Amino acid sequence: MIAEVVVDIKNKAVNKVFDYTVPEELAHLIQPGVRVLVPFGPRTIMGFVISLKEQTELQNLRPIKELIDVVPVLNDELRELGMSLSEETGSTMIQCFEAMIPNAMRAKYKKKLLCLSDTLSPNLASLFQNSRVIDYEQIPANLLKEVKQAIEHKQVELIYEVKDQLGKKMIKYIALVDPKLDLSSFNRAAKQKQVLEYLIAQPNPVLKSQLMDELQVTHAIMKTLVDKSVIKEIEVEAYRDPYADVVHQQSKALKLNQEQQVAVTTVAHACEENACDIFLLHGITGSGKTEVYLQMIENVLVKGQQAIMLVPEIALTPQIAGRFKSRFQNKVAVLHSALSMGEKYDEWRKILKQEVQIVVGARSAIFAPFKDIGIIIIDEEHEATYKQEEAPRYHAIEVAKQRAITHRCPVVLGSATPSLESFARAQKGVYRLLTLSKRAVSTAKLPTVKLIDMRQHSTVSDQMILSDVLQEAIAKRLERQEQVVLLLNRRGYSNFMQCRECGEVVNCPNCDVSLTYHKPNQKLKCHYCGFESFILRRCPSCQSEELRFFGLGTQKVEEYLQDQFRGARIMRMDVDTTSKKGSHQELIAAFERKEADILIGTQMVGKGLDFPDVTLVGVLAADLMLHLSDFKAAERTFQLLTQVAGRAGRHELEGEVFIQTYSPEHYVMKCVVEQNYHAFYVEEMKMRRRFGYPPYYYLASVMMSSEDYNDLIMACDKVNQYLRNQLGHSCIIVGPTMPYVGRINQRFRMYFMIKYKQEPRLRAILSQLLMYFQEGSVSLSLDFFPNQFN
DNA sequence: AGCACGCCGACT
DNA sequence: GTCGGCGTGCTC
Repeated sequence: MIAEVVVDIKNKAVNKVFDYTVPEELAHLIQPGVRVLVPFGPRTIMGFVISLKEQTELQNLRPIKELIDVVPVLNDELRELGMSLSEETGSTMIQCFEAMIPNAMRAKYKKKLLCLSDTLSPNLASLFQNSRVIDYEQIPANLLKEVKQAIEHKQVELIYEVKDQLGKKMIKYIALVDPKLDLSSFNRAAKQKQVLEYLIAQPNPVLKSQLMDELQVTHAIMKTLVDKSVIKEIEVEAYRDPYADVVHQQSKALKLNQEQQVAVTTVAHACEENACDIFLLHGITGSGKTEVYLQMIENVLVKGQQAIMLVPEIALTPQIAGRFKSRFQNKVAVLHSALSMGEKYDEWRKILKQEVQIVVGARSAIFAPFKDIGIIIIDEEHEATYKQEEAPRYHAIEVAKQRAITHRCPVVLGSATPSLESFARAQKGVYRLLTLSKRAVSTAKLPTVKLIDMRQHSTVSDQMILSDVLQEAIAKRLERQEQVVLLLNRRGYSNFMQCRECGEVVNCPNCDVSLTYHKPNQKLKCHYCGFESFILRRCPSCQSEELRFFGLGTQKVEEYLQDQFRGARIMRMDVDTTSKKGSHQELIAAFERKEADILIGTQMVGKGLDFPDVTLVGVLAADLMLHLSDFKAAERTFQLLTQVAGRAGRHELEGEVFIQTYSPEHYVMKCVVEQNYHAFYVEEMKMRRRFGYPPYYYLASVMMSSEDYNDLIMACDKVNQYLRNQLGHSCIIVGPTMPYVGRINQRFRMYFMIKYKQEPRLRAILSQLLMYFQEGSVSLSLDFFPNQFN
């Protein structure tokens, strides 16, 4: 038997299927979809078996070394999906397969040196000391020559170790070897006797940790008893359950209003008919979309099918995941970035074994290995996090559509502010539109939104942080003991260092961006390459000591507010305060318990949170991302402002929203005030048509980078000619253009943007480019769903 | 990717 | 004459 294997090397040159013979002892165990260890050149690496066959034209096949899995980790559907994803995104097959499995299962490789002979030269002998194996990296450079000779003389051997990053978690139980144990020989060992007496009293195996805890015994005692073969350890595979100690009160289906009911029954019909329809659920903020999702899923579960529910990110996962757990209890697996690698792995295994019926998770949960999906729901479908910005550059919505076709089930895209592409498709009838126009809490009204023209209003101090209007409004809430949410648009708000004498800004040595000040560790950091440096005392260009911080971070705003509102309790939600695991959830819970009056934060505060006592939302500088040269800038601003405005007055108390802006006459601002998605849609569509952007054109981008600027420019020239020769005349080719950050990690960057309506040969033409740039200093990457050009 | 192989210049 | 630099090509 012969296995076709995709090897674990992320390189275009080996992006193909390799044949291996299956040794007899593995023949009955091997199946497509399992991971194996195979010899590859001089190394041993991991690979995925994608199919089995009897014949091959190749000679001299090498045998598979080892099986990693007994149960396939990729079923037939996912293997096929991975192959088509590879073609569609221009990524390697292995990258696509890796995107489908938890990080914990990615192989790690280690090179080691094994000692074969007892008569080594003194230099080498000193390396090994008393072990037979050492890490290859430990070998000092001056001995490498000698090692190489020793390898040739078979005195030592290079071995390539492959490891899973993480194993299954095992829990240890303790039991007596012989339940009718005679204790008389333990009279002189009081502690040991105590343990044995405890075990005799218990008919079943006892948790080791619990026993040790209760009897206050140490590992030494347990080990002696194990060594004496009086007791035995039983290891049981266990899940790391992040929600183990959280009790989820069982919740029942809420009564739906008429629009909600229509949405649920329409989708239920589609499920019934196995129609792979795509629904756009356009529901205003607070219209009870989550309850609608819950009931749609309930309908699918009744049929014995499974459901995938995507949510944008950690931001709303604690609250949303909580609601799903409450309704469906242990039928839910949760997959989001705040979980540890082990926890994600365990949640994923529950899905693989079909022990759960629902997965709630971020982007990658779209690959959940369910066998019978009844519905796929994508909440906040406009969010950019559904697009992966590294290879494979896939869009979760597109993957969802593909899976929906194989499973013959509907997809539901939900949002208060759908992406223009989605809404346009709904208008054309490609998607089926469902609308929720009323707030779920029937007495709740949409908040009133007011713009504050920062050019006319005086600010409280010269720092231009708070206008007097917003200042007053906050004071009023503090008096009434209601809560306030303040949004600080992060972009353009980072703290950078600038010289007051010569104007020089402290930049990253590897990238074309300024370094950002991080207060917690008193360092300057680059967001692109991770470079860190201590705070400079002198200007690197003119040596002046007049280096000062500029910009306005959340910390600075917090300090400022604290100063303005003495005694107010202020909470800050940003990367610094939420990076620790679980801290995000804690912050939200604390604010919900009213442990703070004001919550200030970046984008995260805009997403899906629901606090009954928030009656004021303030946006400190709304226009910062409005004027970025990005075709989605207006759309994103509208979405963010509408979403954050939706945080106010979701329940009995009426809400008010103040938006501080320098461009109140912009159509985005007007539409936010009126809370009129439709008006925004119409205006923005005009712009998209005029400038030739989606949904009128599809986009693809070709990003090129090189350490050598000249190579890059020459390559750009070639690519430019090639594209213009190959692509049809209806295509618009823009570029080469320098991206917003022209250099990252010592590499210069340039990109082309291709706007097209119909270009069947596009993928073939562009993958030709990929082949051409396989080698050489210039690297090239494709993106078929580009939405950022930084 | 990572390794061997081979070609060339520099130094014992 | 040998060592080590890096460009090239291959891995079932």
